[in-house]
Amino acid sequence: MSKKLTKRSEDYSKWYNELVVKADLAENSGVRGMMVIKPYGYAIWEKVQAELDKRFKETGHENAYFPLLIPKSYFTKEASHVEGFAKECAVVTHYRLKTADDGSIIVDEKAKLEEELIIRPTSETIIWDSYRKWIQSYRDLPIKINQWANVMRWEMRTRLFLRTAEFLWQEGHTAHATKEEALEEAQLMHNLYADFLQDFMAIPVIKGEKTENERFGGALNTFTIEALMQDGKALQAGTSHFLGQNFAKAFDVKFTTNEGKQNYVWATSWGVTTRLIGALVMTHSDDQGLVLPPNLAPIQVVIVPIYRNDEQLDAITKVVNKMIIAFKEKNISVKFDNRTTYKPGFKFAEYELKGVPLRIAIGPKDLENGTVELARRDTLTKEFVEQDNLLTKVSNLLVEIQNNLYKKALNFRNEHITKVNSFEEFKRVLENKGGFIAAHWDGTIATEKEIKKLTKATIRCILLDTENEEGKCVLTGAVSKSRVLFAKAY
RNA sequence: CGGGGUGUAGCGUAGCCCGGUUAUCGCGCCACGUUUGGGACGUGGAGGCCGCAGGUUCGAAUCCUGCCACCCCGACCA
Repeated sequence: MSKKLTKRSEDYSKWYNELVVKADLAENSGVRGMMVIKPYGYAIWEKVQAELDKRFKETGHENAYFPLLIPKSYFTKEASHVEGFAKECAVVTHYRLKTADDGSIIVDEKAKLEEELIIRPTSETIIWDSYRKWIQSYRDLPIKINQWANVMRWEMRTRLFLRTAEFLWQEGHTAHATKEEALEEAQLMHNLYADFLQDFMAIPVIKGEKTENERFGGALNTFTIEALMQDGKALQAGTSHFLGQNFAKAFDVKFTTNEGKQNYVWATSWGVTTRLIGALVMTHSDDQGLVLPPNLAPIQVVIVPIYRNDEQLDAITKVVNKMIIAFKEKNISVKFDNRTTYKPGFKFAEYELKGVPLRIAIGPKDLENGTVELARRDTLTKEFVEQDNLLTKVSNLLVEIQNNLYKKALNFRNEHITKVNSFEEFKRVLENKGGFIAAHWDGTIATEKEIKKLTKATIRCILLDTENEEGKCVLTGAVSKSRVLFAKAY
């Protein structure tokens, strides 16, 4: 298979798809928009999982697991929640197959379920059904549970990682005695996500609140983190919802306060998905392929030997084995690619495609000089380094690359936030430059929808730390107290 | 779910309009040899229910019908 990629500037969409497939992250399964995540891609997801899980536990959360199938009736209990998901649910109607007369396998019509089961598009309903049984007293609160799971949403158009019919995620569901505590939790997780993306994945995000129109079904408030991709489109990378008492009321989850009164509990839910891998790819990668921040790279350093014969390889291997021990002591993940079946040039290109942050090449000349050639994936630069200094150099570079990738992405993002004051300007910037557009909005759903219809741009978020600035709505000219961020989004 | 398009070897494709020998080419794959500091070269070889099912015909990759999958544009969405 040719490993050459379509250029990013030529066809962004094609570049992205080829990159995901050729870097060995994932592929289309050929089954209704469902994705196969390959070992290399899954290893990155595992890094994401491990670090998030650690941070969840540090903030007092526990993991649990709830069923994949949810009785249909559970969905009808919270009206706006149903509305949000009804159109994209997979439904289980039968529980048995049989062999037909012609030998083919068919659904046994006799095995029709009395009540259909929904494959979870999200687990609020089934979890709240459990919470009703678990919560009686204020002493049972708070409950702060997270679930790692797969969910299914029957999307009409799918894209690898960004929108697949089945995806992996974590969903946190918490129950609290007071409104203040629940709001605090929603904001805590919002910040946790933002910090995680920025300091672990090197993806800068904008923190904000969703407008009523873009809110999660059943939520009173949705906090979002928005990232900017290299083609100027925004990507919602994580959300944290303040659910108020909606689900408690729908599922009748009450508790007795220390004053003996019956109250409904206050709730939050929050989640991030395998979409983060898509965000990672589209934030950092280039025409040579994937660029992985060292924190997420399954292989942080690859060592490629260069040799003409077995004696040379043996001599190189001796030196390399010592390096590997030293790297492993420092918890640096390293791979020695001593395959004899591929040439060095091929290997160089392959590890660039796969985004390995650092590459060491070592050959006969290096053995003579006591050096290695060290190449950085992020800058595509090479230098010769003394073997004696290698470990320090590599340790430092891994940190530097992590920081450099974040800075680069942050600069790009900041250069793509544009203030506009008229609708003409709005359209022009959206068309020619893309990115986030900070504009005044009159606060109505009608205007929001009209702008979307005219430009395809949506309000990504209302900034949390926005300065008050009087202005006029770009579309209607009505009074506006502050700007909001618009963008075309994935 | 509406509009448009595509499906030929692991991948990318020619052939289809206008039916007719053994289905084209490149990459990849296998063997051997020469190579090895940026995707090597030569020689030889293997690999196809031409997406699936049905129909028209003496004869179908090619024409017709249905289904499935994928891509693009809308609507929906993490």
